[in-house]
Amino acid sequence: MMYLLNGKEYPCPIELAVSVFAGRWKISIICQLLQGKKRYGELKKNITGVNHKMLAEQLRELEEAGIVKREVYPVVPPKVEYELTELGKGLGPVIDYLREWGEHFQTDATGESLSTANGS
Amino acid sequence: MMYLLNGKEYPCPIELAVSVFAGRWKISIICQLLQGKKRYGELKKNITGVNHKMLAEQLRELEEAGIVKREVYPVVPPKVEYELTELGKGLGPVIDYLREWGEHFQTDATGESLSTANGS
DNA sequence: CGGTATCCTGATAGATACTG
DNA sequence: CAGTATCTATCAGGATACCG
Repeated sequence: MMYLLNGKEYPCPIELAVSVFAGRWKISIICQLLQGKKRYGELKKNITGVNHKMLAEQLRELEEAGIVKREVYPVVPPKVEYELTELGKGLGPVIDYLREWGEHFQTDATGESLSTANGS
Repeated sequence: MMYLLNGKEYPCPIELAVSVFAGRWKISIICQLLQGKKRYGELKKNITGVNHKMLAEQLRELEEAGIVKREVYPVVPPKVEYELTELGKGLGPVIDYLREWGEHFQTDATGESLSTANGS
């Protein structure tokens, strides 16, 4: 039994799952889209630090993985909206669990109150 | 508020959590150790494809992250055992969730019954 | 506005060999 | 048996520019 994602085979479902959001900006994107449908520009604005190429690339990969649905409106100027598929929404609880576990490493040593950027 | 792991700062607990097991062999290692304490050689034998340097390196990173505890027996030849810390064991449910989600991508298209290698 | 192509760089993975 | 060091290949991330 194998697990198939984007033409790549994984012997283990866990490794596949991790590969889905191991990309540099994918978590941020998924967190954004868990809040609902968003335009490309909104994502770009909300995810601090991401550049144009990266955002487009990671979105395409998420789309190919069946996590994200892309909707193109044939207007000028172009308008493109992204939202999670049902499969993608299934990541909600996974993300919650990861957040919960990650919070063990919390520190307020820095006086800075940066909050959790990028909608996470 | 920031999240600190191995001297690196993360604005988001989820990204930190992912970084913990994003390494090439870390999932396999954690899955192995969820089964209980293991010697280095056992890990090497059970995790197919990993090489010596990689295994040692990833183990050290997991150790530094406080996920894995390393126990050295001062004997000749050397004997070293690895086990999960309490923090590491807390990854159990996370891993379960990831597995459950990853199984959506299951396929038996290949006649091969490779099973889920590496103890996952 | 949004997508794609090119190029560059640093990080990561792997092979190999030497050490106690 | 287990750890470390060195070298090399590969890839992901990022800056930039051009296209529809």
